[in-house]
Amino acid sequence: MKKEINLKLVVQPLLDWYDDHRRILPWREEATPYRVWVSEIMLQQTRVEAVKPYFERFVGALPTIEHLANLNEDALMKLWEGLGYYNRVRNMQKAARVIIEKYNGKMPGDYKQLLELPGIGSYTAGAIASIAFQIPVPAVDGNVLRVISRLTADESDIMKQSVRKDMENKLLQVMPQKRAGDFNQALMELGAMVCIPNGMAKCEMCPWYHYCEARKQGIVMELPKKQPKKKRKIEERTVVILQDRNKVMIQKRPSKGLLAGLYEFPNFLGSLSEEEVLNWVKEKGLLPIRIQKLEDSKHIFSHIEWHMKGFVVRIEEPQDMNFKGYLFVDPDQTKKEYSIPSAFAAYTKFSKYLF
DNA sequence: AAGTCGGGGCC
DNA sequence: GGCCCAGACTT
Repeated sequence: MKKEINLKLVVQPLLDWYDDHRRILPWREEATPYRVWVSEIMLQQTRVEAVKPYFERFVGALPTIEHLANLNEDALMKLWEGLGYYNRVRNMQKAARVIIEKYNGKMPGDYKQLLELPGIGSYTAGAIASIAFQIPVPAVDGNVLRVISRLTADESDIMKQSVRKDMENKLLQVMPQKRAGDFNQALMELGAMVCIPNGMAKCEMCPWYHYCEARKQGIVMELPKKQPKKKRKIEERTVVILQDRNKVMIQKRPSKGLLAGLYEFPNFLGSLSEEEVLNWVKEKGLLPIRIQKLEDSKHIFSHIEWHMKGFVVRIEEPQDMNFKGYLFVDPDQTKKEYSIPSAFAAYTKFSKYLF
């Protein structure tokens, strides 16, 4: 049963707890607008521990917004390789170019202007505004939704945008004017470390132990409520590692859709036979020497599953390397220059040394 | 409001 | 095997 709680009462206990328990994070100790921005984009649907190494490498390679705006696509995707949700970094570069053009290269310190930039929604705009510019606006992410719905024993479906709006409005009323960024980070820190997303909530460690309505009602683990999601669709695919003496064939994926703009080994929808693969190779005007079956593998995306079978095909050195849309590359070069998604990890290792 | 978009860690 | 993660964008 939902209960109206005076949120003003819980602000200071949370800030005090945060002062004692906050983690040292690279973007937290040096909270420049650019670093906060990069971290917030990386942290979308991604855990802190996964982000850390990417963050250091990214801001090291691209220390300013201008560096980001000017980087070529392949190098940009290479910096993001393995982090997922690749449109995040494409949008970030679009935004960087807008910032150069429109804001003279400086991140705008205004919630509404931030919100207009590509890839920055209500959460990220609030996070940047409050953390980097000390503007008292909320930043409601999954942690905040969970923590507050438990605090108030609110059984509303947190996936509904009206619920999120409501929470933003209520938090706006109680934002501490001098510590907005800390307050937002404290809410998230509580969600990440105490009122955790999977697993038992550590209520005995919680600064809101005596306030939490869900704990009083014994329904902590029932919250937050969420509509059950539908199951993923399964796709059979056949992956071909096509190699000559020292090079392997890759291709660039389309600029839109799944894994947009990344590189991949040739692959086909459905389960192809050895003959079908060899026919495809010959149609390309290439001469196969050997073919060998590789292990099956599976990769799970958010809304789809690839069930893959693989072949490695050794061919004669091609006379003409100009195949439309295909590249023959040294596997080591691939490692340095071409971003290949984790979905192909099971087969990447066979791009070298097999025969 | 529902679907698209990654990858990985934890239970 | 299913959960969710410092969500945003498109349809």
